[in-house]
Amino acid sequence: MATIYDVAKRAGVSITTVSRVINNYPNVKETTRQHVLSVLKEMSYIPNANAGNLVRKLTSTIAVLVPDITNSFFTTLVRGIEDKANERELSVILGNTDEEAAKEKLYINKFLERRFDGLIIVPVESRGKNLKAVQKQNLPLVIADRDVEGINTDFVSSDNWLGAQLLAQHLLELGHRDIALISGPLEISVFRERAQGFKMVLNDNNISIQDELFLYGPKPSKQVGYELTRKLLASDATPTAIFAGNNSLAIGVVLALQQAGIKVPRDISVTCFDDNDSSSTLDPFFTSVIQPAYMIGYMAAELLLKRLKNNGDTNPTRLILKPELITRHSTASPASSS
Amino acid sequence: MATIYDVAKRAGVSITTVSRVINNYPNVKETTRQHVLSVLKEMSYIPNANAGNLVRKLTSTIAVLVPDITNSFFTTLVRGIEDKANERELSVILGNTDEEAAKEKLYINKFLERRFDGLIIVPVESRGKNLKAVQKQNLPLVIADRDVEGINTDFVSSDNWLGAQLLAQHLLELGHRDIALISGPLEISVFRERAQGFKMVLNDNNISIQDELFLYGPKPSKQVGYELTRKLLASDATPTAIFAGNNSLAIGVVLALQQAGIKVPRDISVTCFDDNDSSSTLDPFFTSVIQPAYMIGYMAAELLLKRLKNNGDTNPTRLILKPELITRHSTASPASSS
DNA sequence: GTGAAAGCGCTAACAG
DNA sequence: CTGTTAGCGCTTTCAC
Repeated sequence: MATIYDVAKRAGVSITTVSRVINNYPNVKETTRQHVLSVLKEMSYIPNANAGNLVRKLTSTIAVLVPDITNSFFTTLVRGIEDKANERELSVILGNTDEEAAKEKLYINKFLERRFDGLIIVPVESRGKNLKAVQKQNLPLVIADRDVEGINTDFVSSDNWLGAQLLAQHLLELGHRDIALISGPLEISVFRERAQGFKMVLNDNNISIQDELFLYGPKPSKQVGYELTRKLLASDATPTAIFAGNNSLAIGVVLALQQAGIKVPRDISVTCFDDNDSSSTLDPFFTSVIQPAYMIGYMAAELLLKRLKNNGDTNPTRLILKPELITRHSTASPASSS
Repeated sequence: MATIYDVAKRAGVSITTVSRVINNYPNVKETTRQHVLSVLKEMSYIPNANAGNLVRKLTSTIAVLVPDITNSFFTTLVRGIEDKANERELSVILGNTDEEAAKEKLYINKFLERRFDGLIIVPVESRGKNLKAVQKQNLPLVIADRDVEGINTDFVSSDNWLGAQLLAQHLLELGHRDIALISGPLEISVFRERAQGFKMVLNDNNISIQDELFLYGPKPSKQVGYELTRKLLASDATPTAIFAGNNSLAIGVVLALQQAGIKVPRDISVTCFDDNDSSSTLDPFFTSVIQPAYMIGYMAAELLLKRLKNNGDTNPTRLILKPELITRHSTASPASSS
């Protein structure tokens, strides 16, 4: 592959001049520029980013790490990040941690080695071990969606308590009293907060908490939603509604119900957080609390950019956006309440 | 961030020795090694990959480009690549082209600049313009799934003609004669081949081809599947079955049918290529031709690795794997055939 | 076993 | 406007 030296020699100028042309510096005579440009093209020159990054000490790219690349909540969030980053000519590089702390650690290490300019992460490892390593290297860091205690940095999320409360109130208003919770692990902040908001509403309405109705799995996935629902159905609990911790869990829930011959919402109502994907734009089904995924990503990128500009020394900002309840076709009054 | 010089100074050795320890070279006295190791840890040293890549002229990472990161066919394929790559300690970096040639071009450029060791791509731009640029730089290249004429390199896919024929035969055996095709663009090899295989079977069975039953959209997406199906329903064609070009299109097809009050498979049968996602493991619905997505990725990585080892000078290999017809619940005999 | 020195391809002062 | 020079942080001969 051609280097800047090859180009310089062929064009009969110094490498500095070539560099100036490549980087669009103004102080080059127009004829020289045109000539160099043509040689550049002729030789199919492609700059070596490793060399450039090394001397510049900047890579012009930020890294993004999300737990589940197949979940539209996260892909939408990433798109928000990309759009903001592209406004400033920054590339974004994406990693999928698969809800596994070990993968998260590996990715973080790779990112550190490559000296990316910053990291936006929806964390998996909730005790902050992985993120401490990031901060130790002074890599500008923004956390999105899931809070991690002990890590003091910019944070963007939505109001999970409020969202859970909206969902719970909606179900109560429909007449439900026995509501099950199918949730991800309580170590992850959003599931903890949603469970808390939910129980708070039950308490406020003097509805006794039945522990056997609250099921927590290791991951917020379809698979787990399915398994937990099977377990719920096998128990002698008799919920008239199910509150799923997120969109993926909700799909698992509905599949398990379908398989058991239980109709939604006729026999049981189902609600959840977040939309499922573009198909739901066409055939919206779930009554759910929609978080502003795109905006969370967009704002996270904005905070990171600000941090990059100020050389890192900004006070940590916490941004909590408002979610919104969208009532659709997966909820109805309980059959027995009539 | 600590450099190798900082570590060397603190440890009282030369940078060469530090480098040897970092890279696990054998010729270092054990006590020296231990000492350097402890200093490395103490200083939280993280090697600068840009510097390393620059001198090594290798990055130990391969790039992967797929058209739709939300489609489980591609995520499964990518997992196959990752597994094979990880066997050889290679990282993989993933890009999502969103079925857009322009994005593909941007990604390819970034990858070239970063001097990755190789590229595995499911191409979008079907005239080979983007890939020519790759070959001009001598970047080891493997094409997966979609063929691109004019680009002579390793290629792994599955037998799309055969798959389409299996699907068509299945429908014919059920008694269908008026079968619609909802497809992605013919510029993309797999859709071209599937359409050909399908029509071939119709011809072989003396079924006249009704052009109004064949609809091609710009992208193989849910959205497009939905829109084409609406168009089909609005026309005066009366198919008893629909052959969707891939899994995403199929979802759009079913949504449009649902919305029109048409039941699958009672009123109309639907088949497609590929599975939809993990949810279909729980509740398999579509009768479809399943391509060995994981194996396609795995073999693609294997070919790339071979090419890397042999310094690029291997003869191009073409690997066409067998797909499999899985009969499930979206197909039945036409109502009118009774 | 260990170190000195050259150089990967590029940018950024500094001169002119 | 243009060129010379000194690194960026690391690996890799080549000596000792």
